[in-house]
Amino acid sequence: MAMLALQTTEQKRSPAFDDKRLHLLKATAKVFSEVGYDGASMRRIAAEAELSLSGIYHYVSGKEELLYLIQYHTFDSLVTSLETCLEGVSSPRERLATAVRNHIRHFGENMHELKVCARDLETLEGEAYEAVRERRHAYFQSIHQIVKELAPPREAIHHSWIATANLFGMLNWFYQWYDAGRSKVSLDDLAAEQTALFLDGYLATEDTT
Amino acid sequence: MAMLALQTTEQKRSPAFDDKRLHLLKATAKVFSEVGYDGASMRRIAAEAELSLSGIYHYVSGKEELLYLIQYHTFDSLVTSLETCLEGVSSPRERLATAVRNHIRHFGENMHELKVCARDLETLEGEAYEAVRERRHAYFQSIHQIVKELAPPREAIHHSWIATANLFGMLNWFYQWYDAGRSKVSLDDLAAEQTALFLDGYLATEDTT
DNA sequence: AGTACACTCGAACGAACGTTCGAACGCATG
DNA sequence: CATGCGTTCGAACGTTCGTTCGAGTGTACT
Repeated sequence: MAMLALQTTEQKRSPAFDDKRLHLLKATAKVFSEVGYDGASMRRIAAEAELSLSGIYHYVSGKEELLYLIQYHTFDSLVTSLETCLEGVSSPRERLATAVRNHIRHFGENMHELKVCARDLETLEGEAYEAVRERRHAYFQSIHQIVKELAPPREAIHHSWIATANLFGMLNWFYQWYDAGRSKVSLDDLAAEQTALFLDGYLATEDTT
Repeated sequence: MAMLALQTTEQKRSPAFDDKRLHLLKATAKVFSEVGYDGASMRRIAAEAELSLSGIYHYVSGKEELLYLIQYHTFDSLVTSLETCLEGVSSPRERLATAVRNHIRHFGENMHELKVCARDLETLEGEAYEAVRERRHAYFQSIHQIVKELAPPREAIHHSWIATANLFGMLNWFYQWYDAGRSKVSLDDLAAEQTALFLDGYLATEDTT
């Protein structure tokens, strides 16, 4: 409800302040991913961040801003790292493979943040929600553009938008089953499999790598 | 924490009692899907179900049982309807198409329950969690079996389990973007597209329907 | 009429919640 | 030493939470 100071309007702080705030956000993402935004108490976040309850409010304005900062930063760094990864890659297939690899790597290494973005995407309201939504849309459009630049598909799959949405389903759902510590398949191998599955399907018999 | 009376141990009740309880579960699923399990208050559920706050406790033992009943019933009816749909269908491709259609239809018509199952899958604990998990596993294994019975895939996609997990990602993620009222594509058309996408990929050029 | 039972509800309980406040602390700079 | 500021914290605030309790319905059977 309360207005949130967006990142662009924040005052500059000392590097030490930013470091501690980042540490707080990491701890918060862990708690949010474990019990959800509503299920998480500021007291548990404080314990995870090794701060006192009231100490949190020195770094953020409240619980809502914690969620906002995590979500905004996650989508924003996704967009940024995607642009970097795609530089110099021109083959449509390779561009998609690169994008998928970037996505999976990013989330494999920040699983907590992915969970927070997936579970509590609709929790924010007002201008904070819109700010996150803008970054999210920018990322979606980037991936969608890559899909559209692939060779035009057959008639039965005419909606590149739906195909992109399903691609995101594949990529985002893996937080429900992937266990970084226990899984035998590496993140890059998984990304390669998902790329091949999306492009050529499960029944493809010829090798296209 | 508290022990939940599982469905098999429930006493038999009058049909009128079951009807009202079902109405309560529907209302609860709507609220849970809108604001999540933790974000939902019993007072809001009562308002949605047109009951008093304390009236809820005449039909269920508490908030936890509401979540349990919704999740268990959802997965259980998925398993049951899948078995019915598959009767007499022998072609592997057609069996997959049937399963996808059943899944998408079921969730398109019960979007609230899907959201509750996706968002708050890890909320329950103890024997209630295990009971839901058993039904969920049974459903996963049914779909996995259908995938395995497809022609053996090329080497690069050797993990039928991962392919199945990605298929579930496509199928389940659509609650994040599909708007039943506004979307131009019907549920059955969507299911057909998802089946084709999974089997032959986005780049397939020949018609295989 | 009287009893039993299913059902509904208002009022209240203790607990936990997010947030606030003012007093401390450490440590620079005058 | 004294002043100011960034930082941390314990204690408390008011609110909302899930749940309980007992009294109040209406209805069916004796």
